[in-house]
Amino acid sequence: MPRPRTTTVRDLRKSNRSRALWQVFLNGPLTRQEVGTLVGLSPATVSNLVVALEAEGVVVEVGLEDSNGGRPRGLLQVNPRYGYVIGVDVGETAFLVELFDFGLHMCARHTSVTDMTVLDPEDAVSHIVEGIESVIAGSGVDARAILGVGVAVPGLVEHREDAVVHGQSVGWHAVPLEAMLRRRIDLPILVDNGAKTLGQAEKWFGAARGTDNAVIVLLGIGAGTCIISNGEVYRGATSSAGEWGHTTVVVGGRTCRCGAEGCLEAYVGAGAIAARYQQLKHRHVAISPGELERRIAAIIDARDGDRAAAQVLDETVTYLGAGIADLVNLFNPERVVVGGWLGQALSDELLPRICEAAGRHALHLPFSRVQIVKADLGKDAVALGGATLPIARLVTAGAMAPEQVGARRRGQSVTSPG
Amino acid sequence: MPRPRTTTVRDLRKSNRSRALWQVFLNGPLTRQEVGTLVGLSPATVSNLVVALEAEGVVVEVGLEDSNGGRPRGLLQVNPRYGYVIGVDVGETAFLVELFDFGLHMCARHTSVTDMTVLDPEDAVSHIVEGIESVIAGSGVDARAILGVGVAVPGLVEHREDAVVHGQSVGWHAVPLEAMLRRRIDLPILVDNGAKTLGQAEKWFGAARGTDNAVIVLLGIGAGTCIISNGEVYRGATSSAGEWGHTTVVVGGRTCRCGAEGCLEAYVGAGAIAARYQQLKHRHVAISPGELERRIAAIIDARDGDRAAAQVLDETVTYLGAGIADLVNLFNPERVVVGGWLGQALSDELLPRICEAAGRHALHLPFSRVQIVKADLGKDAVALGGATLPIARLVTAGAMAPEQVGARRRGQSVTSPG
DNA sequence: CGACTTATTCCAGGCCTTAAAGTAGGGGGG
DNA sequence: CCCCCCTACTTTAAGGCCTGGAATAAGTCG
Repeated sequence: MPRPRTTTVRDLRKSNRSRALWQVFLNGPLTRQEVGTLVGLSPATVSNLVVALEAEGVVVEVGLEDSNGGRPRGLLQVNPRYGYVIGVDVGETAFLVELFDFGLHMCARHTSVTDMTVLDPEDAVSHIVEGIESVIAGSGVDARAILGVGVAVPGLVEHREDAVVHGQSVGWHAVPLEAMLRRRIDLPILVDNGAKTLGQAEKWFGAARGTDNAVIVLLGIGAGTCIISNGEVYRGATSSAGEWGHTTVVVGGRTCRCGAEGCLEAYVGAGAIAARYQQLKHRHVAISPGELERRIAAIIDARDGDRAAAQVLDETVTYLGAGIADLVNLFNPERVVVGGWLGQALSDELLPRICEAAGRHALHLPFSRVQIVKADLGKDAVALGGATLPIARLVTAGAMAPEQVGARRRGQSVTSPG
Repeated sequence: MPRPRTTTVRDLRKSNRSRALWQVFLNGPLTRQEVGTLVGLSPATVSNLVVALEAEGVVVEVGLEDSNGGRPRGLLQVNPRYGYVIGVDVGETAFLVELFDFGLHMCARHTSVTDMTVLDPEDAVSHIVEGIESVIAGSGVDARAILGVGVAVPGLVEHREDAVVHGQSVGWHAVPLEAMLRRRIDLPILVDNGAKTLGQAEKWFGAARGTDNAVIVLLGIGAGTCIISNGEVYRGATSSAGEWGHTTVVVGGRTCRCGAEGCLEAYVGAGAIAARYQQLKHRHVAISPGELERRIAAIIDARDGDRAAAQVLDETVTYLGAGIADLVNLFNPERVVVGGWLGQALSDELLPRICEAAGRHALHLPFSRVQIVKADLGKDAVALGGATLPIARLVTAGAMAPEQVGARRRGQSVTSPG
């Protein structure tokens, strides 16, 4: 994943170390030989690097491969107890905070529901801080062993000095979330858009694994995407690439909550689907964001007997197909992953029809090369993705030990299942 | 531009050499110090690399910077006589073949018009070969000094073993153009989509210069784009990324020549504009592709007095704005460059209105960060872009001399304007 | 012409990866 | 139970690369 800026011979080592660590991290127990093949290094160098990584407690040898006559190969894995990370999902209806070990197994979680229409940034910060303190306490992890916090938010995130959030749907305008959190938490903080963290989670552990060019769609109240290009999350100039929900699918069409006309979100967002259903039923009851999930499920369930439900879903499938086709034409991905609670609910029942609709709108060649699949990871994927942020930074840096940090980790024993 | 796969200490040198050469190539005369700063190398190393590059005739010192007391800095430039490249533009109405020196100054050109609706691949190959032979003869360049040929085609290009072209608009299905050309020409051949070559030309020398994230739009009979992401052309999984023309802007809208409904091309392509104008005028005369340019120019000229012309252009502006807004939302570029003969003609007169329409459809934040500008380079940009293909390959490889090649170039003298 | 200033080159030093040679750690046969 | 075989891992010597500082080159200015 890194883009090495190697100029000196020491950067070379850093780069090789980082690449080796990426392989071990992402591709699970691996022999030294496999690492060598994957990274393009001689056995001697791999050995050399591994010695250092083991000494620092970043990597551990877990068991041996079966041998057929010779010395068995040792299996290397990331040391789950090297440190811990926290992932935060600031959703439109709830806060989810989870604590993971370095192998990204969850150790503790904390949820707080806020069926919000507009949320005060200070309140949000309090929720987050409370959640973080709760998971640290709940897991019993030494706070000094926490490597960082990754916060996923709905809305655009600009990465300048500190991350600034523009979250139209929650009424945030240029909220300096990172700075606000930094004032209250003494941990490295990283903030990113929720679709991007979801995408990174699906890329590392889910349905987008192994692809170098993928688009992960996050469909819920809004519609965002994470574009994986050449194996990395594509951000664009100011980190707001992938704003699919406000792509125009009908020039002069329905007015979207963003103010523009004909946005995809105004046709396939959860609010739009529910509203359209009510319209067909001539009903007009206010629906809070928290209720939407149940309502949509009811519509999907009712589709065989309820003409309005069937029609709404037909329309949804068509617009969603067109939207996905646009992604296929523009990005030419190997795979499109449909995620988010709405995305997963729709694909459970309607994926073949969505694919067909996409095929009607996409060019034959790129469409013939793409797989459209449902997301693998569940609802927690956004928080898991948040947790990947500090990890990605660390692994890219090769988990270099800044002495004093190394000291605190040395000597931690590790159970080896072999 | 390269993505270094450095593992050994020799790869390091290759990588540094390539990066230094890229800087000298793209950023014109540069002092050794500037190269050092740009690439992140010490003066000693730059000097060392430059000695090698000069000895091989890749780089030359052209003049000195003014000094104010000390030894003047030498100015380094790529040696234009290091070799020559040929760019071919297979357009929908003509073939254009141009020969350039290593500094990409044009030395000779050859045009052949073919107002084609469907073109036989073998005929196309003959046109190309004829053009290549003509420019070589016309320029008097030794054929052995030609480094390669880059061919730009309308349509999707898959890069497998050899490039295969899927050019719907010219009736090509999986035409193995690269292999066909290789059989008749003994030169390195590279084939790519015309929008991508145009984009690379604009990125190197035109309106997209200096940006790391840009979208270059090629608007003519069809509508393609070149997406520059992190400074490089983005290709996607099978190299067909950027197919903007068949993005859906009106679900259930006009039928496009690709068979789908509501494609952008069916609203803003030259054929669509002309047809719509005729429809408003209740005229129905067949228009050949070659006539389109004149017709469109007439419509643009007539817009003040002719209500139908005004209406057609209004519609075009709106749809084009929506299409550009989609690009802005999805790619978050620093700059959108509008090129192609139609794109340039429209932006000459209507760019402010196009921007405004894009602003109505795009999200505020990414729109506030983007510049929408007209292309800088003229009609030959596609062929120029073709010529950049072999150069890009060479420069990325650091122009390493495979002995026998080096031998033939050594000793060529070079005029130094200093 | 000489002093001064700044660019470029030379050189010793410190790292890095590799190939080759040695060492470690199991299996299997007598 | 010991010894040989096989394969994985480590050690070591060699060859390369970049850097900082010293030395040299090439102008300007008085």
